[in-house]
Amino acid sequence: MSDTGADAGSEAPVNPRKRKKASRACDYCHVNHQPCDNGKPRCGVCEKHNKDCLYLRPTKRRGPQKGYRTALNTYKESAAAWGAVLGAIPGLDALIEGHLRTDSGRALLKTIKDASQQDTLISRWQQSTVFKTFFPNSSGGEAGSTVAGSVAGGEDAEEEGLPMDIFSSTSHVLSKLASQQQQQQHRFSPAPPAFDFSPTQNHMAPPKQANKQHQLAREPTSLSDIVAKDAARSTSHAFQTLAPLGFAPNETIADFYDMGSNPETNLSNNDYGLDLGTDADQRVYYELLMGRSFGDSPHQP
DNA sequence: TTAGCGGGTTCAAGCTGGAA
DNA sequence: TTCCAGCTTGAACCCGCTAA
Repeated sequence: MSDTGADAGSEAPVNPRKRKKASRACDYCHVNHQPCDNGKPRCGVCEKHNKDCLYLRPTKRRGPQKGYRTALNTYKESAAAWGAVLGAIPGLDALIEGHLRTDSGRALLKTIKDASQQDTLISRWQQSTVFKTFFPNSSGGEAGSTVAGSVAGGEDAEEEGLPMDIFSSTSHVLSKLASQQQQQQHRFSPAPPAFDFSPTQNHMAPPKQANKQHQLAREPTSLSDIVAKDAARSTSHAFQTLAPLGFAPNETIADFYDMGSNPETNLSNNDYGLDLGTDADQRVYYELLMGRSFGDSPHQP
């Protein structure tokens, strides 16, 4: 308890909230939002409440997902490409803006904010002639990485294989598209079937952001949403989440029963002489810890 | 009075690109 | 190749409210 800052008292830190955190709180402290001092054999909180002080909760790696930077570059360059094109083709801005005021345009605006449809739209953008003109060296998914900074900076364009006059080649493509669109103004629509996404197998609610301040700060880019969605997809096997019980958003019953493979788990078991080696035992432990049942599961004792 | 919990703030961990 | 700074996410935990 001495390093949490709560009882530091005489030290009078400049920022009273600045304290040394436990790198990993025990399960009881985690569930109850209490500061854990990692004391042995029991932390202060567990000692006070006469609880077993264990570390069976699975952890998730921190930091950005792999490929984040690549995706960020792609995003930046795509945005730069839009700026370049709008500046290079007079009237295009007004043309697009006019379309966005139509019913189908408003539908499009809703579509681009729909996380479930963004992947497809991004893919469509990366498959487009415009995109391939801008990023000729790209293979699609990692499009921007091969031309990092070239659109915004302009100096490396030739070295990277971009045509020197990227605006002229692109404007020819876009002009063609624009005239086609003008001709089809009334017919043009996102054509709901074009966004006909089959229901996903992901039954989980969107991950709850632990830090809404961060989320708000990132919203304009929505890039991290894209990356986070990839991560969420990887856990689509989950049918039940422990989030309401204080576990991480993507933690599932399946993860819960996998805790036995966590080295720290085994260490803790040894440390405290508890035998939680079986799924049933772990289940009972957590139900006792949190004072509630997890409901149906294939591991029901 | 105390436990439980939601929301917000703060810090630690990890990825990446660039410099040395 | 190594180190470091910048950036992001995950997690710890503070604060305040509510219910028992």
